[in-house]
Amino acid sequence: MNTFTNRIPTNRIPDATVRRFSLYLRYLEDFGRSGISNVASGVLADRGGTTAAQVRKDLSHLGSVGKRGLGYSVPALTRVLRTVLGLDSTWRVALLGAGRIGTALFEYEPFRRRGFNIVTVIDNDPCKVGSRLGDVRIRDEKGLQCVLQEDGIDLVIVAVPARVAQSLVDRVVAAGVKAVLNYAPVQLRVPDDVALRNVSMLVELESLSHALTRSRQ
Amino acid sequence: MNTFTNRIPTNRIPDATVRRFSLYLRYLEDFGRSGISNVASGVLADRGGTTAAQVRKDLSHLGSVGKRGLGYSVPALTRVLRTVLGLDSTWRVALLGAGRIGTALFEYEPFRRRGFNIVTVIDNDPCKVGSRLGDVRIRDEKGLQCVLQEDGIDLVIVAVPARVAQSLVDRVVAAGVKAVLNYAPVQLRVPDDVALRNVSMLVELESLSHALTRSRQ
DNA sequence: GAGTGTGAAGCAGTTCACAGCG
DNA sequence: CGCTGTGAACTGCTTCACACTC
Repeated sequence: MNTFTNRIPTNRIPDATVRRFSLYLRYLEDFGRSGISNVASGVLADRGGTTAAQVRKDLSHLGSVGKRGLGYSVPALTRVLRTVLGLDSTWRVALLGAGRIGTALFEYEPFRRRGFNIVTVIDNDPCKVGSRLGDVRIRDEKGLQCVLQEDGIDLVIVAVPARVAQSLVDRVVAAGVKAVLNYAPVQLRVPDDVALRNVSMLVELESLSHALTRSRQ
Repeated sequence: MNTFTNRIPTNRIPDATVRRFSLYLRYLEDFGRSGISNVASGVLADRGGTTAAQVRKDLSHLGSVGKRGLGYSVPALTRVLRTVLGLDSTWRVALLGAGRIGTALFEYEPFRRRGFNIVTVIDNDPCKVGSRLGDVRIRDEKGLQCVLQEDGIDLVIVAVPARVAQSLVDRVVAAGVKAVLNYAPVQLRVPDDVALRNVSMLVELESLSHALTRSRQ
């Protein structure tokens, strides 16, 4: 009988906490590889640039998953975090846009290692259609909705120019896809029941540039 | 207790606000190109997926920059945001790591267009050293500190494997660089006076996967 | 009238501090 | 004794509501 069979709570977990879960999982996998079997909140905190109290509060969302006086079991916590993050199964991912960013994302190994399999690639450049990215044939955007449904796509990564992104994502939503990761430099709009993350490479860089400017004067 | 300090207005701008400034600036530039000369908070809010009150509160950090009954002057606000974000001058950027991510970042046009010029590229793969990325010669990591100083680097982008990232960034800090954008999958540690943003491509994807899992049950 | 600027209220995430358990 | 789990205090961002101004 597993000690960590506690309910995985139905309560909503704060977004900031979920993001830290990703980091904790990464560290736990490292610890696991090093043969470390227990880890205290302070150790995870040091590694993740946060505080021990923060780690404990975060993990308390998972129920009582640690042992007082001992810390957290590395394999058990790894398992719980993988489950909560939805990494127990694999996800079928479509990549829209096989340009520079799209290609780099396609080739990014950690995605695949985590179970995000890019099984569909769409690009409307006639020179690219028909050629291959890895072992996936690039298709054009005709019949996008049918393709997404036939391929059983769970999640779409948008890496197309800004001006075409919204109309494309509307069709993605119409096809019933419930998760979109957007790298195009626009804030996409989707219905409430679709999860969306807008990633902007410029925002981070510009916030650094702001910080540099502040400290200069 | 010093009463004088209480009266100094804290001109620190919240991080969340600075990040939205980047987005507002992008929209303002679009509006400018469309020949729109005034824009109300509600219009910016619609475009950015936020609320009118949020936009006004954000912009109030810049002083009184709008006109009641009219909105904000597109060219004037564009100018102010560019200044606050430190985009009036150009920045000299070094890229550490010329792998897939590094190359994609190097070739990402918007960086250059915003004044982030990658003038130095470092990679320790002997096959790459000496070859070119665009018009920049790839150098090895020997004498990194001197190179960063000679090239007058303001900001470093880290795109190397996780295991070498921290030791490399320690040398970057020692060279006096005050801003680091990290794409390596570790949380880097730097002194308080160095601005750091850790960007993790997996965190976004995993938070989507969490959302998918939530909504499934 | 239309739309900004801003105190005040509300809310969410973080930190504290300590009781409780192994 | 060490370290978790957690209410309570705190901090800081967001939303509200309305006085104010063009």
